[in-house]
Amino acid sequence: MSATDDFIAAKDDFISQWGALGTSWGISRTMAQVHALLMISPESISTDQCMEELQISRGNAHTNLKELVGWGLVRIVVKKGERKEFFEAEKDVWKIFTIVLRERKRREIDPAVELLKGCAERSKHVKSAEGKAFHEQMNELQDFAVFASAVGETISRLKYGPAIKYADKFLGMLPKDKTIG
Amino acid sequence: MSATDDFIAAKDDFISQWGALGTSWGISRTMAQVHALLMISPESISTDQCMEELQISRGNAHTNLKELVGWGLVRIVVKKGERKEFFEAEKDVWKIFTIVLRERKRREIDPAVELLKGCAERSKHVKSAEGKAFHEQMNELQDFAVFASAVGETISRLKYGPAIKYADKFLGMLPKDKTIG
DNA sequence: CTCATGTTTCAAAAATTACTGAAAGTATCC
DNA sequence: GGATACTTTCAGTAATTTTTGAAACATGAG
Repeated sequence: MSATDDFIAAKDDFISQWGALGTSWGISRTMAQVHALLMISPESISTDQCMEELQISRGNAHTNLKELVGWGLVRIVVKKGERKEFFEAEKDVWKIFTIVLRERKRREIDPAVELLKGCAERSKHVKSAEGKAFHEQMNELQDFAVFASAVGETISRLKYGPAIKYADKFLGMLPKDKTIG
Repeated sequence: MSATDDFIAAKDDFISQWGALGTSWGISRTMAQVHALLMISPESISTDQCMEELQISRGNAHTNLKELVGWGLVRIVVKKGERKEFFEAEKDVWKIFTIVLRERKRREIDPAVELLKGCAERSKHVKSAEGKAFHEQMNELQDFAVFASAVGETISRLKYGPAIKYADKFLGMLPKDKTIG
């Protein structure tokens, strides 16, 4: 088997397995596959190419491409002389990470903070032992969620360089000698 | 409306909305609700109490309680004189966080590292420009995933105190004057 | 051993989520 | 304007995930 065959197999594997992983990240299989396809495409691709490569319908391709644009993980590119839209993915790994981090914070942490705040507030004046325990637990969860949200926010604003420096300095770790971002 | 009414409403709200949030965290609504219920229960509860409070079937209650035990978020308690099992949740917020962090790393990052490693390996000897770009991208993603995995691992081993100290020192933030964990 | 109490499993049903394909909508060109 | 090229929406369908309820399985007491 040639190196090229291996490469083609690896490419297909990457797309299909990245899709499978997507489901454990809370996004749909197809959205993750579209993202995978775009991340490894040297050229920007059209909706039709996306449909073709992944064997999916136009509606599906369209929805997922636009959702990725909504996340900020994919940009629309207009080519001169062409009427259709082309799409290209953000390829910088640190940027991808910060985008995903910010989005997950927004979807997963911020609503929890709101909920906890409300629950803490409404149990503030309760006298029973059970009530006090509830209020206390809501406060602890809220404090943590607020803290996590702030940490996420700060990290997501960091450039790759400073981030890696912090990680190295305080956790004593660095990915070999490589530049990641 | 009395403080007690507010408290009851807040409790119900917490359980139902924590459940809804659960779906955006990649766990089922019911598992999150069971977790919510246990987190705010001063006493350990039985499968039957769980079924009763959440109005769910025995199979469902059982499966989710055991899954939470599997995560390490819930412990089985045996009461003397009682034949049935009771369940109680870990209430320490930092411990909950480290458990969830470790589990998510295991499910969401580690499999990605494996995939990326394989794809990088199989595209190592490819000569084409497209192939080199693919190989390069796999390497960058892999380096980042390995790095993230290591950071997650390190944080999950930290006690609350040191963690908060790091966060404070390097990101300049602390949740007011509170102890969280 | 047998009954009573509790736990576990699992096939079928229900609920949720994702996908298709075609029709409607927009924009550009001639 | 009309024709063409492309984008967007969405009702219906398909796939997946979750839940039920009942049967099978355990365990301890008498």
